[in-house]
Amino acid sequence: MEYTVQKLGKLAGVSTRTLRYYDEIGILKPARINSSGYRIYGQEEVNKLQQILFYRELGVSLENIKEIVTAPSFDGASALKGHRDKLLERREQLDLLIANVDKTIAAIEGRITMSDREKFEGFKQKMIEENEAKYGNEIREKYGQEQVEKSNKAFKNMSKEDYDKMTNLANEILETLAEAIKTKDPASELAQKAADLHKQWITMCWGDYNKEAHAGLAQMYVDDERFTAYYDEKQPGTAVFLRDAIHIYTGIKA
Amino acid sequence: MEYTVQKLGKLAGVSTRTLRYYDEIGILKPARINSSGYRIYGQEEVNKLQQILFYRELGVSLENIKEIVTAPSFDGASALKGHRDKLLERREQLDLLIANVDKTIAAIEGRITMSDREKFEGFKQKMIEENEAKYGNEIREKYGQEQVEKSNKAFKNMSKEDYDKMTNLANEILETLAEAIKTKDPASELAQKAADLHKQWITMCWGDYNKEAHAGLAQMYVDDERFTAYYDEKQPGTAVFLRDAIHIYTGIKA
DNA sequence: ATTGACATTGACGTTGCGTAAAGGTGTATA
DNA sequence: TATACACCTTTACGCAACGTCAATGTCAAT
Repeated sequence: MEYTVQKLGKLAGVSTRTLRYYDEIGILKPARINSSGYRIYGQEEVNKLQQILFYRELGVSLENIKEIVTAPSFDGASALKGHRDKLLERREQLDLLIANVDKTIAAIEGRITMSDREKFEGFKQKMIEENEAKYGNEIREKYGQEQVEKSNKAFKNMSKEDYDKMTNLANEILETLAEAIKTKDPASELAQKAADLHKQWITMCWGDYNKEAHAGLAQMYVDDERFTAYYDEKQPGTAVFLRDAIHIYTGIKA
Repeated sequence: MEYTVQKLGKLAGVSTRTLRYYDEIGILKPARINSSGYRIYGQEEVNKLQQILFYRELGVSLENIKEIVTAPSFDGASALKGHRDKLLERREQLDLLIANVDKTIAAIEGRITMSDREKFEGFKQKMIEENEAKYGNEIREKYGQEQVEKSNKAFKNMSKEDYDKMTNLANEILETLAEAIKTKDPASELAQKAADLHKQWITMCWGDYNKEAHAGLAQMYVDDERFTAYYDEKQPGTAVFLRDAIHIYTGIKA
């Protein structure tokens, strides 16, 4: 089957302007130009457009789409499997947002209370995802770590100094903890220093600070195995130790 | 809790530029300006920003968001319930897209075949939804039918004539069918005329035509109760009659 | 031969911000 | 007390991904 701009446009649900634009920027060239200068698209172009729309749907910029689909190594089939994963991720994120709406409604009706931070839960996840779309896998492989760090910095809306400070802080926490745990006393000076460093870290992450959230997060480090794994990597029991230290530091048991 | 631009930005996952822009266009004004000219946001603004981000997430333009959230009749609680519904719709649409990817993968692996039209299934639904976001309920109530027609026209990327023609065609099909069914013969001249009109209608909808799809759609009119209801509204049995006529017209039984 | 829906190439407009530039503010530290 | 340094401000230009004319050519049907 052969298509003119309008036919392909109707088929795919895009405007003729879009198709001409895609031709202009070299992301989807027609199979041939007929004697009157009309753009004629064929089977291959239909499939390519489908791929392009998948990437677009995922928030990838046309510039990056171009790099991806015109690359000689481009493999349509494996790209589709990537799309699948991303779409599933997106559905999870959607569920998070829906849960957020439900919570907000419940909060308005007075059934529960909701912190300001909770009010924006689903949105931030979305940003991470969009960032991934921008500087995701394909790009990561090409330009390496630098781009990714830049994007992380951009995402967090931080200055370079802030970003470095946070990275250092995270390391310092781990080091201090490694020393502190030898005392076996979560009330010890070193343990309390670790808790204080952790407070600073949280403040940078969230932009604000309150003891309840801090104590709650500390408990989560124990309850959620992903966090437990992070802190316990070098020395099992570190997550529990940190939680105890923070509970003493804040004077709150979650 | 009071917030400066950066604190609120971090909390909500938006840039300071975005907050200043929202102030500039009058969609989110700070609670007050302090003695040094700093923007200070309070509790009310936090909640309003959350609402704004919900609408933005759903693809509503900032101009429309402004109309919505600044309207004196704006009811945050019921708006949230609206968000919930839209998000659920969006999840269904996502599932459609995911199904589409799965189908495409299966098609590449040769397990099934896939028509060009099927390749873009999920995307078009998305466009309808985006259009709803643009010219949706709130606007519909304000500007009435005109805007909605305009948007429908825009969505379908049709000329005004095309749009009118389609509407007329749809009516003509129903009228012809109403007459034809009296003959009780799906092979009758009138019934075949109805099938031919229906072919024209399909061609306008899809931009192309093939008999298999036509016959398949006819069968769907019988299988899917939403379509059956549409055709059977005036006279039960019309959907079945149309299907039979089309199967004769195309020479195919789905 | 004319109509009317198709196509073409410019070229300027729009949305929702990003990104300097140039400067004032507030507080911790040397 | 000075000096850093992260915070805030306004002004202003830049950008992606098209939308939207305008001016013109093409093609099939009446």
